[in-house]
Amino acid sequence: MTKKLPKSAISQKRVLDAAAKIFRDYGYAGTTMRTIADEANLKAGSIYYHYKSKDDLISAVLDIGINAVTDRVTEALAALPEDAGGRQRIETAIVAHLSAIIEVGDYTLATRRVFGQVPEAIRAKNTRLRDSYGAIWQKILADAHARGEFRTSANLTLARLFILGALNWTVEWFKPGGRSIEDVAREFASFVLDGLSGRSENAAFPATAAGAGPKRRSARVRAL
Amino acid sequence: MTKKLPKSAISQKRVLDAAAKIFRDYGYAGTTMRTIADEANLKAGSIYYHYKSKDDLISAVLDIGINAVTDRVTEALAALPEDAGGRQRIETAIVAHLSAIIEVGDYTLATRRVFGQVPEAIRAKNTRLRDSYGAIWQKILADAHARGEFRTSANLTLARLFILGALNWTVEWFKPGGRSIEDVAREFASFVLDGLSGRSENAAFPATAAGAGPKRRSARVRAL
DNA sequence: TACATTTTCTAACTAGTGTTAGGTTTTGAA
DNA sequence: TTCAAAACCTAACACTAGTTAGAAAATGTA
Repeated sequence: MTKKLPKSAISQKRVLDAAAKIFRDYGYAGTTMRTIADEANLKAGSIYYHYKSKDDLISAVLDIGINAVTDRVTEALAALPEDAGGRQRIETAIVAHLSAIIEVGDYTLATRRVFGQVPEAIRAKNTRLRDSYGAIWQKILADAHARGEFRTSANLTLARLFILGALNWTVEWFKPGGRSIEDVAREFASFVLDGLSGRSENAAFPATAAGAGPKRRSARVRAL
Repeated sequence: MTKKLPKSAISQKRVLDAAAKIFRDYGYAGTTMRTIADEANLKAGSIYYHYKSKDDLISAVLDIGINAVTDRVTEALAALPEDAGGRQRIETAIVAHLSAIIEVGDYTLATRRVFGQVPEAIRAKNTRLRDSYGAIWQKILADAHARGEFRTSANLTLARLFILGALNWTVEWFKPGGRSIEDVAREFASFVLDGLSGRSENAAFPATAAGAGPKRRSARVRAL
């Protein structure tokens, strides 16, 4: 206990939290240094003691958001047993991702609202972080696919975009107090893996698809 | 052809298109009447002949976006045979939804970027439209579920949020010229219905990459 | 042509923006 | 208590925002 933080760090965090909240509500240009200062119980000029510009502030907010998610997911995956299957890894990643973005919801939402409006240089820097995170997912999916856990025709890049898009949308409607985030996460995982019609309530291994590969495509095509 | 539009309508649309594009790039507060005017080859003051305020403009942009999607999906569903199954309805809705949001991409993206920053009254009005659209999806899902096409444990509200979240994210990464929107839509439908591990090998796109050529759109993807 | 209507422009006003320089208070170690 | 460093504040500067009133141009009809 009694972790001794330097005073400046506390103030910085106060400013940062305020900034995330205000950016989330008013967007990049709509956010005023004076409004942030107000939220942090400061005067506008004082912010410049901690951050040297508005761009500096938004940059910090953006990075915190994606880093929180990356760290959480990385840790959760690392805690998994060596021989964990793709299904388990995906479910774990989904739970971790959702927990993280809900927990730092102000930062996540601020990012969503502000990303397209921020100066190019700042966006570029942050995009590198986001791409690294994307790579983590790509690897999970690729590994599972390599093990034959997915149907062979699955497009992994699309799958990743689909999954992350759906997950990130969650901050828009999730309200604490109701259904727990773990519940939501597990239901999501179920969608991702088995779809709506998927019968496997529990089936860990759909050895059906990949292995035996029935070539009767044309018959199926009409069904759509 | 030669539909005779009143001149004012043409000008209005020019202003509207310009507004959508600028709002999309700079957000609500970041967008200047002068910038919009510039894009529409006008002077700032002239906009006020067509719209009585900036709020009036953004409100119009927001409504157009959601209405385009609602109309397109409604038509596509209506064109289906009476006895179409849930699977077909969902796929149809996905294709229509994706086509629409890509086509009016400026409006859709403007909405995404601006929605949280717009005055409460405007947001409320637009939210009503969005809820109506959500109800369409809820009905599709409920009907399919009632017919026993989904696994019994599926949570339909979550499913809807999941699906629409993933679909709406598409505008962020989809770039015309590569994989066709219909391809993407069908792959999405496949995810939604069968999941990643789902056995149904259909995936149904004629000739995987929209032609033999591995055009390999280097999907400039963003992670989050 | 003439002339009323529609459309656009000009020029300005008020209010609020990010940022800064320099002063004031608070803090904590000696 | 002393006093320098850290943290904060005040007041202002240069600039840009949405909006408006009135003049000017474009348009269409008689």
